Amino acid sequence: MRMSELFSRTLREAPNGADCKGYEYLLRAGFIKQLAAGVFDLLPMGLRSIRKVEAIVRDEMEKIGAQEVLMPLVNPGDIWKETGRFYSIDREMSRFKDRNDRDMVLAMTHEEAATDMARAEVDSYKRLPQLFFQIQTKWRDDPRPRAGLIRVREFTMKDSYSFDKDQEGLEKVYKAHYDAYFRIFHRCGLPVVAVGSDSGMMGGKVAHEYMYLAPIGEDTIITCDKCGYTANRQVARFTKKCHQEEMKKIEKVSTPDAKTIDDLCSYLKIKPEMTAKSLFMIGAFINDRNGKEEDKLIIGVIRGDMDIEENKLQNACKANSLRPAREEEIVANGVIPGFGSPIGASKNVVVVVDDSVSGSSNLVAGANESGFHYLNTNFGRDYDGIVADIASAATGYACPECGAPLTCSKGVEVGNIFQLGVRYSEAMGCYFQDEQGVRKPVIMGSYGIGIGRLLACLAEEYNDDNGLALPVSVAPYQVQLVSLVKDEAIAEKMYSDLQNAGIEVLFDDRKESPGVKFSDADLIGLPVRLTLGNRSLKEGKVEMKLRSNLNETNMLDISDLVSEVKDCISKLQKPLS
RNA sequence: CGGGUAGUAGCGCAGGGGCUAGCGCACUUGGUUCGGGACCAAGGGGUCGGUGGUUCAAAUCCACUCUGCCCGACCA
Repeated sequence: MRMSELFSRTLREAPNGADCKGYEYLLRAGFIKQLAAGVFDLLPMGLRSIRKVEAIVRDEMEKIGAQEVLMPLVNPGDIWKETGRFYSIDREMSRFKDRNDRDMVLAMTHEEAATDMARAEVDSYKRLPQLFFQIQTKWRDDPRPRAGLIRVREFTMKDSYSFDKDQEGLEKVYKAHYDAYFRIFHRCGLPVVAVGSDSGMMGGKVAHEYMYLAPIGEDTIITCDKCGYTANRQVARFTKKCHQEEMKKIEKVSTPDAKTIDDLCSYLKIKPEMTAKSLFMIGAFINDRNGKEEDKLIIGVIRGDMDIEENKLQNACKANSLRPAREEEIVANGVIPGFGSPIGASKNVVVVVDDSVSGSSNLVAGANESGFHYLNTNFGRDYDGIVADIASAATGYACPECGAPLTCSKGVEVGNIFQLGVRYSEAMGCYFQDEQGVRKPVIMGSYGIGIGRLLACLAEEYNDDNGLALPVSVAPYQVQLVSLVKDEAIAEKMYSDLQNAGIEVLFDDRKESPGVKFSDADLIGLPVRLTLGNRSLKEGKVEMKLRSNLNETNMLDISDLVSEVKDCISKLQKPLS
């Protein structure tokens, strides 16, 4: 490609709102352009990179036996009603009516469509297992898109769906994805870690996320450096020490103005782990009788030295969604904020108690009376509720596997894999007959990779003060040919020789000053740079540099150019294969 | 959905009741320059986000609204 003919131009200044470097350079180098909040144009350079990522993904998916399909972005609302997600997913899913007043949705994922395809094809164990994938647009009306391509509303995703006759088959295809994903990220050059994760709206039990660890990440990853335990904070476990002793008699004490755990502890001269604190949320629950959604107050009870992980709380009480409770909603259930606890609260509330509280004795808790707390409260004797792990892991807490201190880091989720089980197949009637003629639901898995987000992470990982430096496997072109000489014929010949040898070249043939050309070459950051200038040309040579190390120059004989460049590209490619 | 902030040329910004709306980059033409974002000269490009109002007069003041960005809520 000739830069004189290239559609996009480089920008000298970053457009407003480019808050991280990777995003800024993608904009400035002319890879992408924002059209609306969380909606982006892919310009020619950006699309070339995306196509390379897709090719790697496609190759690895085909290697594990996945067949490519394409399911529509627009789905009939009916299949989403079959699984209930038409109702359980809030405004993040966009809906519209067609001309005949039928409910339609813009698919934010394709479990329903995939299950629909499978139920038509799969009737016998002989037709299983099946695995297919697609690379397709998703629409999720995120309330707050940000950070360029990291968090967008419209995006391309590779998603695959597996169908098995038993758990063993699911685990096999799950493992195949687990490994294939590492190969995909490796070939793209993105360092990732796989962490145990929550299955969220997807349902199912076992799930992993692939995290690119970086400060721009919005997920918190809990890691044990000693034994390698890693998990998303949403599900991360840790070992809790509980203090048990004989139950003492409950006793009400005056604690004026002690509305926080800190106040309470200094007033009573006790440690936070001797208290139980309560968090009040409103959860939306589906009523089993009439299928309608109704709000209930949830009291999450945790020991004073820890915090509640809302995701764990939501899972423990099986609420559809959670939000913080307003003061009047708390009071309406007989609870006094600041002095609140489940003791004496209305029977309508859902009480979820962390196992640190149920396992500890004689904790101080609110008396639901302004200015009073109870001493020596005990779960089971003084109040009841669901017992679960609802505590949020934090730096320094003990690893659940080995006891070493845990650390926190930030990460971006670039891929995920879920063992779905029978959630969708049962709901949508995707059944098969086994060897004994018994009708069973197909066991499913689903597996995603955010293609654009992957590129955004690569841009974040591979840049310096002057621009991008994408790995050769995903860079839009392999070589940037910078011509500084007046004699066009020689540069033209180099350009066509390289192209004829199958090398992808971006040829800067513009009538620009050397400074402009070098700066743009840095910004776009193609892995190999060839500079043709009078200095070297006199000796029949051309300069070759790597974007990753601009300080080192190789002088090549023009006669050896093609073979040298090919050699260099394959050297760069080697660690990525 | 709350809180903040902004919308003036392709991009980055200035102007803040008054006569022809400005600057840098980018763009066009001519010339000089030519290994790290060159220089000179001459040009082109604007419904000042939109609607309504106040006023002799609105980019400027007021109201409403749309859109972007940041923080939070939210997020497979």
